[in-house]
Amino acid sequence: MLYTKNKIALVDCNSFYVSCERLFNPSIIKKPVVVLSSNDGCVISRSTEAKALGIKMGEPYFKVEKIIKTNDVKIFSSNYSLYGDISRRVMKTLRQFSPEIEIYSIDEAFLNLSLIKNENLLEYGNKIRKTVLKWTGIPTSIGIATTKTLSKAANHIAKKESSGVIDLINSKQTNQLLKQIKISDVWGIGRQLTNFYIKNGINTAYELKNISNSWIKKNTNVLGARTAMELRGIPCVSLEAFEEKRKNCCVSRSFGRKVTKLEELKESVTAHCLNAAEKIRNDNQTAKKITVFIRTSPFQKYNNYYANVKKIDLPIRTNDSIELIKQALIALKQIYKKGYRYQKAGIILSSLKDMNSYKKNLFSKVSNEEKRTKLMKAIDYTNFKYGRNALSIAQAGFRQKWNIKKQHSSKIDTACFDLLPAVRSF
DNA sequence: TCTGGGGTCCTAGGACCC
DNA sequence: TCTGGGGTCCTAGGACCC
Repeated sequence: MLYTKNKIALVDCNSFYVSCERLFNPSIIKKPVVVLSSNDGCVISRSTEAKALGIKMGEPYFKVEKIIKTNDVKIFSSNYSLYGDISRRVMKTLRQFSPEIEIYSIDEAFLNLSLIKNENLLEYGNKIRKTVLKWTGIPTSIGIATTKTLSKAANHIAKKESSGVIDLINSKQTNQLLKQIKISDVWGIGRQLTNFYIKNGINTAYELKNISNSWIKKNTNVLGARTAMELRGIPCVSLEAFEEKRKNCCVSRSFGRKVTKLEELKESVTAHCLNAAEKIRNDNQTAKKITVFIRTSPFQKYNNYYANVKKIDLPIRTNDSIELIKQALIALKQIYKKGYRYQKAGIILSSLKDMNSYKKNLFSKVSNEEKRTKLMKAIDYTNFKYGRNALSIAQAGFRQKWNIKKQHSSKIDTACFDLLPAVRSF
């Protein structure tokens, strides 16, 4: 058969954050490199060389510190504005290759390749890789198949074998490849399902593919059944080319050191509210609910663990920073308990809706509503122009002693002219 | 000593209605 | 004493994703 209806490519950037750092720092090419999460807590991106040293994804830094030091592994604190910027360039490049693309995460996208002839798919995949590398400097891997789950699986193999592109549509070895994929590596199968499947003797993607659907439905849920169907080549998860607005907005951070005082928790919750409110204003949304949560470290077994959340239904739908902060601080006061060493605080704005569907509340308690809206616009504009937090409010704290650790930043900011690396001619 | 952050979807169970 | 049955909507918590 020459023509297949459903052809999906998953393009995934290789070691994305590491690759971004390498763009501006050629000296770390072909060297072991890792990027650390916020607070320099965990390893969240590894170069091939770092993987080969046995450094695992998500592992806390202090556990791999020894390997890192003895092998001279280069480390970077994460720089999300840089990664976001490079990501946009990659996605823009990918758009040239398909009328329909779903940006699935910061470093991957599904492309609809249904218009490409079967016999040309592999070549097309290679062309995509070459172009992205040439235009953005980012290496990618591509999996092509008839369903999203299969394209994920193909991508997994492509990455492992560093062959670049795996096309399952023309392959006669699909089953052979699925046998190589551990059940835990199948898209949609996490820790719980992995345990369950292994207990029942299902260890690979191939074995899951061949289990009866009724058994899966009975013992898991619709999602479990969907995954198995997709492995059989029956599309159950469609390509979502239209980007929906977010339904919740969460901002949270671990502290750079443990925090005990209510005053400091207030500062961080205030700062998180400012960030979250700016985000939803940017999307033209308003919130109807706000949740505040605080917790001590779940890893310190000998200290009392305490975690609590408080959700408040706002009197009126809003995206006004000051109103949101007011409510958040009320919630915080209710859950704060003295005598604990807090590790993290955060807020969630939920029941988000578009501004357009916003109706004025007759009993609105926010006075000077229009003035406030103008104030928020002025703050957003100033922060956009002069850098984040150019304007803040006093409650967010000026010193922010609790703020995060970031000791290994590359300090590259593609959005800030002064921080761009200089090219000199001699 | 030191363990990220931001999302989505599904499901069971409660509240409520007639 | 004995107290239905069926429907909707909402929410908290779990599982999963990157």
